[in-house]
Amino acid sequence: MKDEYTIGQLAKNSGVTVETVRFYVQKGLIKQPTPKSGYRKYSFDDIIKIKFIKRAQYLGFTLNEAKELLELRVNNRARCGQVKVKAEQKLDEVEKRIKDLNIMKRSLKKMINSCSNDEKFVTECPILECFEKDKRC
Amino acid sequence: MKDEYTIGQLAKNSGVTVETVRFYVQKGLIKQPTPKSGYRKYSFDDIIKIKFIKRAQYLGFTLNEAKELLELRVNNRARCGQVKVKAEQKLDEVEKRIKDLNIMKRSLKKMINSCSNDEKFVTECPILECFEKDKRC
DNA sequence: ATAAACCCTGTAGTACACTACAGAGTAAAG
DNA sequence: CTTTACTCTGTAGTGTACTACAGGGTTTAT
Repeated sequence: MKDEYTIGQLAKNSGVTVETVRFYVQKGLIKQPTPKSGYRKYSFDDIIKIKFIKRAQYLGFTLNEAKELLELRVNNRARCGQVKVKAEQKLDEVEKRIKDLNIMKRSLKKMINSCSNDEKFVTECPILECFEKDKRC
Repeated sequence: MKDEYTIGQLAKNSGVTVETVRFYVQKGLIKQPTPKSGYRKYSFDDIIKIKFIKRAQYLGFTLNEAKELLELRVNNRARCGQVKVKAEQKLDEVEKRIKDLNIMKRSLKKMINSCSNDEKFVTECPILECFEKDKRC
């Protein structure tokens, strides 16, 4: 577990491209290391950081939100409660989206089932009505 | 329920801005009406369409996907079978999206629960560890 | 009749999250 | 020692979904 990664090694180890690393550096998510030789050397912690960012994005956080979380992580005066509040906000968003998608799913299923006769015209298909009228199909 | 809306009235009635309507027209989601007088007049169906688009977007579909769905709706020469195929594709997408969101939901919930003491410092907060270690907390 | 409010076309700018070079320098392998 | 692979800085382009004008014309209310 060395601590001297070129940008390419960092990229490879954290599962992103070199360009993405540069992008994160530019956005201030990763600190730009000062080059001792010709190339800049990144640390193992930078791998951790990028994986953190990727996971945060997967969990529905934006890059800026990921940056905020990283700053909380780095700033150890921050309290657990602050992180919790952010997570709870995201949970609300996620739950709302799931609810709506389930409505959509039911609508689509109902349409597929009602669409037994392939020769029927679209106007007789119920899905788009469900969509339009905002009703619980 | 008149059928002669100026762009401003259309925008107001469908809950978007005038610029957004123009954007949808430009993108081909709304048909550009030919002006009888000086101003173009939109129909009640355009209100329905914009609400349809907004609902589709809210449910996680892109503008292009919304356009596809609208095209199915509008083209009544399309047969039920064609719509069915698209609906089945969308259903797969919706189910995948729900699955991913449920994973997110579970992760976020476990994170929140593990963060019982708000006064703990971030370094002691398990939320960020969950993030970092890529484990199913 | 005139002023405010609205509409027209067209172009440019914004935010997000990258992605793709160009042109030059550096490091490592054979 | 030369070739290949990698790195550097910097700028520009992509796609999505708007948002903001500029510089006109039109409608409506008073």
